[in-house]
Amino acid sequence: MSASRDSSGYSQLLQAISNALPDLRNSERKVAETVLADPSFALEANVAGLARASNVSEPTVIRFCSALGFDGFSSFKLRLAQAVALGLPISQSAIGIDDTIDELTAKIFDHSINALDQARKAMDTAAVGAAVQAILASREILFVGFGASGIIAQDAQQKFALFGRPCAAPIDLHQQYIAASTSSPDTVVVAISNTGTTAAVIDVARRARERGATVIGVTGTSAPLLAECDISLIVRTDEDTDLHTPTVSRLAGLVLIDVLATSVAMALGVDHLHNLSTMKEALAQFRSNESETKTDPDIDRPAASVGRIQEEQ
Amino acid sequence: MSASRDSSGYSQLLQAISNALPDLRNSERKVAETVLADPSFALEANVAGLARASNVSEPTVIRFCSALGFDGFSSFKLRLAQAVALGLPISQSAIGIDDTIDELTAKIFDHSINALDQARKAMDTAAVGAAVQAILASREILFVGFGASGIIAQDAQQKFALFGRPCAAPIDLHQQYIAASTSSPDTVVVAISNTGTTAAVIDVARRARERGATVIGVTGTSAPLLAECDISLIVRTDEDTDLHTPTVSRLAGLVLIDVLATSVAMALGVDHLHNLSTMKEALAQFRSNESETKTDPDIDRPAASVGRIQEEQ
DNA sequence: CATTCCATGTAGTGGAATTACAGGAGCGTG
DNA sequence: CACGCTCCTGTAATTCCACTACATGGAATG
Repeated sequence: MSASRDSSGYSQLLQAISNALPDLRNSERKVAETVLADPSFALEANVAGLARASNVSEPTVIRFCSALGFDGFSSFKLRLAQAVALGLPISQSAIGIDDTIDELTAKIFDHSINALDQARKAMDTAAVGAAVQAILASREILFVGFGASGIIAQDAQQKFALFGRPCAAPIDLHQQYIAASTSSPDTVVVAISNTGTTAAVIDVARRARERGATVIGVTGTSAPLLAECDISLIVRTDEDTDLHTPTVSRLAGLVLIDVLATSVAMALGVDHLHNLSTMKEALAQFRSNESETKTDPDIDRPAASVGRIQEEQ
Repeated sequence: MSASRDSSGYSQLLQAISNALPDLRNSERKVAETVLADPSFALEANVAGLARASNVSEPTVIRFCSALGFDGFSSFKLRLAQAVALGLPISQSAIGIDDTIDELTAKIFDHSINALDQARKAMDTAAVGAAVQAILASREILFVGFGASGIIAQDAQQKFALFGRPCAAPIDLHQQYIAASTSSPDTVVVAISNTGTTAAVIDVARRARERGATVIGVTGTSAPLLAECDISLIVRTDEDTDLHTPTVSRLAGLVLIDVLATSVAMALGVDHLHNLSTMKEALAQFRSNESETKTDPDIDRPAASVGRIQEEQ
């Protein structure tokens, strides 16, 4: 298996090395193990150093790189650098009971970054474009979902409400179904379910479609829900392998919402901007002007204090 | 100014080059501009190639690297590779009206990844540890916040509810205040506000503290809210520079919640695990078993279909 | 037991990064 | 306005490092 399939996220390199272990020659495997044991050491090292650390000769290091599908040591190192920048995915560095807070923090951030890296590589931008068009053509938007996907729905509702068209994300199952039942061909329904198998969401999608609404499905994988949808947005992330793996699909889903919202904002253009900033300025009144506000929140970040518009909408 | 301050996120490299522009010599600046114009070209190139592309001599390229604080060309290229892996932050590649969906998607994902990269570098793990201890010692947890921060509160509530202790995240302002007013020394209140200036959140924090509760403040910068808190968690991300910049602080906040939840789960240990998996299995009943479920959602991902526990809680 | 093939190390080579040095442009000063 | 100094910037030489050709040793197989 070649490790240089660039479509599969920079972070997959270490995983690819692990997978390739059985196919490698004995001494090449020593190199692989040295790299896996301490990727950042391998980054600093040159061929000679990595050879010494692995107790093999220099050509073996080169052969190791070739075996993985790289042109040479340098190109291997570049890819390794990218993998290290993103951090190790959970699959590569499992979370353990005895991890310190530092380790745990690093691992979870790394894993989250990796998930977004994967999602961005796998995103179907044509479908995103279709979704944007559908939203632009709509008169009202309904977001539905439960659990973690419900959080995404709430977030989406907050963002799209700024565009000034009716926009709902009921939490209650019945309300979701009612909203779907009163939808029209002018409605866009965004049905969110990471599994794509949540029965209630499928029901809502089907109901809305019967009413002529355009249904956009957001799932983590190709799933039954998408059969009930006009547009399929698949947000592919690592599987959540065990109970304690943080739920990264949710993050990728939120970024997708950002993409949609930003695209719509761009399409709406400049005149819409004015309304938006007026509204955001109005929100500023909810901020504190108390006496203990002596410590300017931005005192340590001079660049930010000019014309900054906060996001706490 | 040295660009090799490793504490400041891999992605800061291009920003650092931009900042260094005025301090560079004329011909070095040409190199800098070539790199900024097309970072991925610079990645593939060697000294000669980069020199030719910049219309300067090879030593000038080396001097450029030295001027930025690197040992040489190779170490510069490694850092550049890492910056490219993370993608360009918005500050480096602004979103424009004429961006295609592809470009927009790439930019927003890149920007989000960058934000998490920054946040992970800036995270105060000692404070995280203190927060985990406080939560473990508590009998009930209250999450408060509005807008985007309210989304984080909802998400946190979903996660911490799994630990089997009373756990609330009222949306309603009055309910938040009431909950704070009925809190006790056994309560942990997590007050979330990206600006750290939201008056209502500050009020709630103060009220809870008067009642003896332990208050954990989550903000995006050092802010007035933290004065009312026992433990300060600052989730530092890029400022959201303009209206159409996606709100990344929210993502980093969610990852912080993941860190807290995972840490608590680890501390609770194995016996807690059993309850958790029982509960998750019970949730499976909400999934569809319909006839059109012919297309197995996991059909294209064999590894995932074994004993997978879904996250749609 | 012999032979062949494959893995791995040794030694050498080519190329790339780096350094030493010299020419030249710009600027300040007499 | 001219002279000289300083600081760039390119040329040429050097050193280091990745990579290749080849040889040796061991394992597997007949």
